[in-house]
Amino acid sequence: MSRRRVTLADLAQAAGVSRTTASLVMTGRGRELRISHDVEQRVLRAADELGYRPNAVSVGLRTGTSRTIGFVSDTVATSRLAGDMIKGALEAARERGVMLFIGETEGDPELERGLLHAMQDRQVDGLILASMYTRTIKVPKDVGPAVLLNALPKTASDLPSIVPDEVEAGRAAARVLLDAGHRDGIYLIGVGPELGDVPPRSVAARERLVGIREILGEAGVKIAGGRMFVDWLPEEGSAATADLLEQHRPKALICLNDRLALGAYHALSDAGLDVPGDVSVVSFDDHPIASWMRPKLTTVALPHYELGRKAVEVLFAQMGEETGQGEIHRVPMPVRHRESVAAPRV
Amino acid sequence: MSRRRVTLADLAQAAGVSRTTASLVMTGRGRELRISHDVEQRVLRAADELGYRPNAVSVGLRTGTSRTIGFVSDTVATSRLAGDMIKGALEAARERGVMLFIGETEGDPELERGLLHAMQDRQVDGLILASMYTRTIKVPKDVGPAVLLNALPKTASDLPSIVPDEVEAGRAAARVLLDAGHRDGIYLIGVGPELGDVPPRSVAARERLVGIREILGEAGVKIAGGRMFVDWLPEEGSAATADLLEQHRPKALICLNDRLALGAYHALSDAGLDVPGDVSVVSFDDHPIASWMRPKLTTVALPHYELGRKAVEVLFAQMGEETGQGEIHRVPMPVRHRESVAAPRV
DNA sequence: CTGTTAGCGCATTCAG
DNA sequence: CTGAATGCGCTAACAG
Repeated sequence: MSRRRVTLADLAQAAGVSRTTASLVMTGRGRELRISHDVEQRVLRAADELGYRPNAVSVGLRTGTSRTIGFVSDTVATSRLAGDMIKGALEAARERGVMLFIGETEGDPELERGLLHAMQDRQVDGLILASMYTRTIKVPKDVGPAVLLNALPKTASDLPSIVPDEVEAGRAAARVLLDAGHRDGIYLIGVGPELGDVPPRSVAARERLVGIREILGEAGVKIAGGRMFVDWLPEEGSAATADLLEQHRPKALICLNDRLALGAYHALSDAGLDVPGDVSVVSFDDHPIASWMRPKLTTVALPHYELGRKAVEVLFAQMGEETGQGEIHRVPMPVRHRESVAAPRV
Repeated sequence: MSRRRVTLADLAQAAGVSRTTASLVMTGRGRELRISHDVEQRVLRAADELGYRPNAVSVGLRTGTSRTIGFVSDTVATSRLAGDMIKGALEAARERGVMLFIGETEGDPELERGLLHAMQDRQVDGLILASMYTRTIKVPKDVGPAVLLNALPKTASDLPSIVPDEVEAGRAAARVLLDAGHRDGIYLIGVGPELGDVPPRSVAARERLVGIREILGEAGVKIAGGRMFVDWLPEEGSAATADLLEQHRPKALICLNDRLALGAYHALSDAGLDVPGDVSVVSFDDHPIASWMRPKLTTVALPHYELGRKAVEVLFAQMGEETGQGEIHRVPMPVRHRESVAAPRV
């Protein structure tokens, strides 16, 4: 039933002017070219009545721009992580009148190539190359304007990166414990106490540990121990904690993420230990479960939404300039103070 | 550095043929028009060497099609729900060589209009109108080909709907309890025992209850009671269960979703009751936490991924036909048998 | 079997 | 201040 789209020609005819004039008015350049106010109003009114909207495809062909950017990630669905990043990107894009293409590569380079091509063929103005968890990636060549989201370039690249500020997060977590009065009996769940004891390829693990060690070290506090696990799943948190409990009496646990913390809660509970009465727990990520756990988990939040926003902001800023600097933008990770940390028992 | 895109004209010139010939070969219609095998090979080789790829924007302008569909939902990020729907839609789209625009309305009709326009202006071939949780929505008029995902039309519409099969899910949950031998002491958490006691506007609540009552009724089993809550949050699950426990000794709980079940676990634990020894628990959604809880929660899964897939399948099927029938496609909700259900104590 | 011609809808010199 | 003409890259009649 919907009648054919109204074109610029229709509009011009309805307003009794040439297509050029109509175009000038609609693109807002009527003013500077001193088109008569009378004519301008006539065109505007006709446009309103006919419901004229420029055909974006045509404009795209003509101008080479599409007011569209592509968001390609290795995985979108697992955990709500990507959801919030996309949401942030989406809102920032909307503020700029830009649409978002979305795609996922599943880590398959072949798929990635196809996806990038499909987007480039559609003349996207820019690309966001996102990763599910922070890591280094091989950046494809000949992508036009682009930013790396939650990822660092494996080899030198002039593409900017947007990543969570993990080492500052590590510092923050350590400070939470220090501020509560903890000085000993602090154990790590997910990584070993030494810098070498981290899951391979996880920049989050490495950087968080750096931050933790820095602050604790400065305060003259020694990390009592740690248990390294690779996948950071709840079961691993349980296992790590249970294992720890066989030999030690920890007063505080720094879990490298919330899933580990969930597991730790279980093991602690099984051992008849109270959180935070007997053992304080601080963690990372602020996964939704963090506020569902009992007691509610104090954790340093991954700023997914902000990361997404920042990505499009940087992308647009960069498109203005001639050449990117390969800057790394670190987005702060706020600590969510909840109920799992208390002063150590005396 | 990346040199200008190679156009059809470039390709034609390189191959020493006219643009038409090049076009015919590239669109694969060289065969039927009996273009000489020799010329065909020449064009193909040149295309390969030059890395020619048709400009999708131009094709779009010419053909009116864009091999792109739009996915607009009221909210994308909250919970990973939408993430999996998008993932399903994405993969089904990719199989068809189609890209996905994404947008969210946040429930704002103004925003929704703008979004739909932006997509239509880009000549999307079809639209998926998605809702975060199953509900009835007012369908905008003059959307072209479209399907409703996780939503039902408020007023009659010829748009097809894709929804989870909630009443069958209700039946399945009831059967899980029946099969385990439960015949009494079955309570509902999230809705009251009567059909009227459901949160307004939640089709999931209403339909799940219908299914539960049907199966239990057929078996001659009476629902012992229930507690209605609107938001189905963990705290509400705790409150409902604690409240219940003051007067009754339930043997089984049907929680209307996993968050409620999480809360119920807490209240049960506080009361010193064992799951599933003292009380069996069955739930809905299969939220990620369901398999992290202890004991692991038996629950009827929301098939997000399948919903997303189905949406694009139906959309494409529908685009073939002349007119939609407003059919409702119900996607099965599989039950995940885990550890929270056992035979009742004798 | 292949090349010529004509738009798709729009923005943009260039003349009036 | 406004209109006629041109081309973005491609497909599709229509001749040769």
